[in-house]
Order: sequence, then structure tokens, then C-alpha cells
Amino acid sequence: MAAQGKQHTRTAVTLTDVARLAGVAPMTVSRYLNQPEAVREATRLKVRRAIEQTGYVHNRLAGSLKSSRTRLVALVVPMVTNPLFSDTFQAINERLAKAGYQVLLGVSGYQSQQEQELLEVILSRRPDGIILTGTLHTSTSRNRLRATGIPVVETWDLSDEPIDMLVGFSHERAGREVARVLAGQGYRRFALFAVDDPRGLRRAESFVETLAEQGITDVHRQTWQGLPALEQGRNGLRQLLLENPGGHEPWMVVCTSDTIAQGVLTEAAARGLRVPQQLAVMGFGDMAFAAHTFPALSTVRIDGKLMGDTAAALLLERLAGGEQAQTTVDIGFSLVQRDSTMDTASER
Amino acid sequence: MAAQGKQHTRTAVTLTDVARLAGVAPMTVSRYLNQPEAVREATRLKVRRAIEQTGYVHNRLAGSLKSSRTRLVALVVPMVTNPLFSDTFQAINERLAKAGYQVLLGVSGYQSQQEQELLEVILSRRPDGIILTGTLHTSTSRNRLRATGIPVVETWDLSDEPIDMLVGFSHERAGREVARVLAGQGYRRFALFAVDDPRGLRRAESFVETLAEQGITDVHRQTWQGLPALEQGRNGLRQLLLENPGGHEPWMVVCTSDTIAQGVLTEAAARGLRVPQQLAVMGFGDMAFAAHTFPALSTVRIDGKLMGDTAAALLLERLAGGEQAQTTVDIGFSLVQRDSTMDTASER
DNA sequence: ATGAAAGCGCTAACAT
DNA sequence: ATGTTAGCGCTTTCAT
Repeated sequence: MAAQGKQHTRTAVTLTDVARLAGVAPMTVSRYLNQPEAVREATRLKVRRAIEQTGYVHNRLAGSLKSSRTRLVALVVPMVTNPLFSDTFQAINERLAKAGYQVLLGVSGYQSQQEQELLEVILSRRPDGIILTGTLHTSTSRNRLRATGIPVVETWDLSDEPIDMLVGFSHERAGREVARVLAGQGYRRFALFAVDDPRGLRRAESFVETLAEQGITDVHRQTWQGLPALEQGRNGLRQLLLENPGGHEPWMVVCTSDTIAQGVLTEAAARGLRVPQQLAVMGFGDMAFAAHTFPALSTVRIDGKLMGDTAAALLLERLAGGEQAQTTVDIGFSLVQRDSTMDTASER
Repeated sequence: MAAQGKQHTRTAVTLTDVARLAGVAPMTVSRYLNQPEAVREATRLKVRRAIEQTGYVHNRLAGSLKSSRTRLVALVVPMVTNPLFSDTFQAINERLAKAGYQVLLGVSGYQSQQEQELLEVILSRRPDGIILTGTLHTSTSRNRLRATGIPVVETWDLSDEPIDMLVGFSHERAGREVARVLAGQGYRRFALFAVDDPRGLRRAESFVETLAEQGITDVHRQTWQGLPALEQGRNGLRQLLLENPGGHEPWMVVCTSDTIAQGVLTEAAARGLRVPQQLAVMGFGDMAFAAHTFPALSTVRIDGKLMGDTAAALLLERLAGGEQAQTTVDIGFSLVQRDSTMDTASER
């Protein structure tokens, strides 16, 4: 109800008004705002009083126009609702905010359709840097970014041709490692539950290929569209057991997301299946709940917070203008064996 | 590695350059960018070509300075990592993006300490509107916002003194309703698992008070700091049973978050407790997984997406300048009874 | 440590 | 439908 009629009173107060009231030049007020240590204490006091009296709000629009520094960093995520990226997102924002930067959000979705548009919108704000989740899809977009010369950090993936800086890990290697370890533990009957996000699918492909190299070619496979969900894991297991009623060999269900895996565990509990004896489950992400499911979920640990911290740090380093030791960081991953898989499947 | 040395080539190309190349006035290029339908098709073509040739990137900084419209909306959330708000967040961004606005992110944390600073930083960007999650804590902040006259939407709560627009529901009523219904179903032995977020605590208080009115005063209570987590629910139930070994009456565990409730269900499964016969559980939020836990989780449904859509719609309406039918919307909540509680507790 | 001059790149307002 | 003029509110640069 407030301000209802008021046509945005807006801050008619400008820096010049403050300067006049304080009896100094506008430039002095600007210095007070941007590098207060360059202003004498007595002057600072006068300016501070004038600002308080007038209720002045600094206008970075004008400053940025002149200085061509916006202190804005665009952060592009596929989807706000995917908790996999939350830690990275949070870490990036925290670190940037501490350094005096704000985050401009861009949601790209998993389609590359409106990607170009999103990019134009972002560039039109003249951010000092851009942090991408994953890799931009179209080469047009990538070239456009390169052409602008804006510092870019790609995250959550590796690439042979990074646009600029890069912090991630190899999805291929992750998929391979999971296959290698589980096959090595004696598992023979595999199911793969995946959602159709591009990186998850790459892990899945590399997982299946590696199994094939070990002579395991008959992998039961289910894929869903959209975000990973508990429901998918439940339905998936139901379907799996329906289609494969017999067999003594335990299933090893590998999921491209902890959330799906949690669903598999849930359905197993609902059916009274013993995990890992009758059914083993592997997730991906090591999200907060993974260590506390029943039984505790084996998974691939990705340090999302570290990834965010590193991405922000790389960008800030670049913006600070110093020499950069490295511009590509592989933060790796690690397999976490908990109780939903057995160290030695043959011991069952 | 790209752009490593290049001192931000930046887009030296300005609108004026484009205009010159296209053989039109700068204003015509501006029109092409902002209201293309006001430019003749033939002219549009010339301009489009010139833009492509030069690789021009529109600079909204300059435009915003002149027009005092930034097409920027600041969105303040307590924490990126709290999935409770994700749907709202996503819906807001989607709707605003569709209308040509971008989201500037502000993370307030749950402390009111740096709130004032965050607000100054936000205001210095001259957003056209601000969407807040919950209520700003300090009255200084609220007054400052009112004084600027910027359209503000508060979400996820109701208030007697909204700063401006408001979309939410009553946490007091939610807590009361849960107590009323569960007591009505015959439950007598209650536990309350909560995290210390301000709104959750208000639901909890009102829940406890209402139980007291019904003569139930002995509520087992546990509270945790930080974000809701599965682990809390598991530990909580363990602790509860440890401290209360005896009794035949089943526990009714009410949680301020679905995530905690999921933990309780998990611990129950791990202990072989029958839910809801020996132990009943109630969550909050109706997050995606709630309908698919085992057993399915009874909870309080909050339509986060609707809240986000409504908040964005109210703001856009205001920005469009039309008359507003209402500026306060109570989106309500609803109790969802699933299998983790019984319709009639006495039937157990 | 402070000030004066100039202009960043657009768009509002008015003219044609 | 298009053009002209003026200036948004700062900060850069150069002086003092």
C-alpha cells in the first residue's frame, strides 16, 4: 500500500547535491564512496553527515558507465531448482559478495534454444565476468563470448577448448571409475537409472562402455526427462523388477543422481528388499542426505562448494589483474563406499 | 587461456557506430533495439546488418542512466541452498525473464547483521523492483525501502505492516491447523522437531500453544541450527526414543520441514518401527519427494511456484503502471494427509 | 588532499 | 517514420 500512488519518488538526490551540502567538490564525495582512505577524516565527516541528511543512495549505473566496471558477475545455471548446483551457487555468491561484486542471475534451461538471447541480455549489462554451469551449447555463443573478451569461468565440466577459465571434473572418468570399481567388486547384473541432462548422460555412456569392455553388455537402462526425482527411482525399481522377475544375482542399480538413488532405496525398503544383499545402489553427487539414508548411500562425491570457491577465486584473481598461475582446475571426484554397496559383492 | 592478455577488448562499438554504418540516426538504432515495430522494415534490415557486421552489443547501462529504468529486479533470499524456496525462486525468474527483466541476486542469510549493507548495494543498482523472501528484520531497512518508493514484494509470510506488496501465508495459522487436526485425530504424545529459522519457529510456537489449549502440554522438543537436514530427523528420533524408552502411546513427530521428516521416516525404517502405527510423522512444505517417501509423508502443502508467479505478476503489474486490484495475496496452505499419519489415530 | 573539466553511451522529448 | 538536442550522474584525467 505504501508508495502506491507516489510515482517512484526516486532518489532525486545526486552526488552533486551531497557535495554542495557538504561544501566540497563532487569528486570528493565520489572518493569518499570509492576510496574513503584517500579523504581526510575531517572531510569524511562532513560528507558522511551530508549523505545521512539527504538520504543519498549511490548510483552505480552512472559510475559504471564512465569507468566501464560494473562489479557485476553473471552466473548462468541450468535450473534454480536443481539442488546439485546449490552449493556451488551459494559459494560463488558468497565469495563474490565479499569482494564487492553482485550476481546477476541467468537461467539457461537444458535446451540451447534461447541461449543466444540469454547471452545478449547478459552482455548488455556489461558484467565484469561470467560464470557458466557446464558448457555453452552453441559455438555461436562460445565465439561471441570469446570475442567480447570478458573473463569467463566454465564450471562442472572439463573441456579441451575452454572459452577461458575452467573448474570442473571429468564426467567420462567418473562414469568409467564407477563401472571399474563395481565390476571389480564382483557385481555382474547392472541397471542404469538416468535423467537426460547432458553431463549425466555422458557419465552414463562412459559407464556402459566400460562395463562392455569388461564383458558386461546387458545393462537394464531407464532414462527420464527433467530434474532427478525420488519418484523416478521408485518407479524405476518397480519396473526393473517387473521386467525381470527371476534371477539370483543381485541387481546393482547405478543412478546419475543421489535423488534417484534415494528413490531406489525407498522402493527397496517398501518391498522389504535387503540392501545391499539383494539389491545394491549407487548414487551421484554425495548430497547432504546421502550419508544418512538407510542404508547409507554409496555415491560419487563432488565438492560443489570447492568448485564454487575456486571458480570465484579464479575470476577475482583475473579481475584483480595479477598473473594467474593456472586457469584450469580439475577438482576431481571420489567414490564413497557406504552401505548400499558391498566392498566385495561375492561376500553376500 | 583466451583473452588472457587482451585487456578486455570490450565493445568499442557503440550505437553511434552502428547508426553511421547503417546510414541512420543513433535514435533509429535505439528504436530498433527497444521498439522495433516503430521502425520500417527496410530500415530494420539496414540496422540489423550493421549490428551483425560490427558485432555490436547493446549497452543497457547507458540507457538505464538516461531512462531511469534498469529492467533489473533484485531478489533477496535467505540462502540459495534451501530447497524450500527453489520453486518460488525459479518461478519468479522465469516470469520476470519472460517480461524482459533480469534478476539481481541478494543473499541475506538468516542474520539481520549485514542486511543494511546488502540493501545499499542493491539500491545502488537502481532495480525497478525488489522481491524479498520473508520480512526484512530491521526497521531501518524497511523504512529505507519505503522511502525510496521502489516497488517491493514480500513473500513467504504475511504482515500487518507490509512495506508494499505481499504474497504469502500465515505461519501461525499453519502451526495451529496442524495441532488442531492431529489432536482431533486422537494423537496425544507429541514431539516437535524444528530448525531455528524465524518462520519455522513461529509455526512451532503456534503449534505448541494450540496443543496446550487442548490440554497437551508435554511436548518433546528438539531444535537445530542452520538448514533442515535428513540427519537431524534421524538423530532426533534416536534421541527421542533414548530419552523415552517406555510408553505404548505412539509418538506423533511434527517437523518444521519435510527434509527433517524424511529423516525421521528413515530412522524409523532403520529401526523397523511401523509407521504410522507405532510412530507418526508430519512434515512441512510438500516438497517433491514428500509424496514418494515410504510411507508417503503427510505434510503441509505450500505452493511455492504459485507464490513466485503471483509475486512476479504483482510486481510486473505495478511496473506496467496499471491499477492494481490487490497488493496483498494470501495463498494459503493445505494439510495433506498421506500414510505417515492416520486418519484416526485411535484406529491403530 | 582536493578540485575542474570533460564525457562515458545511451534515450526522453521534441521536431520534422 | 525518422532526426536533433540535450543530459542522465557519475568517474577519469589532469591540475593545484
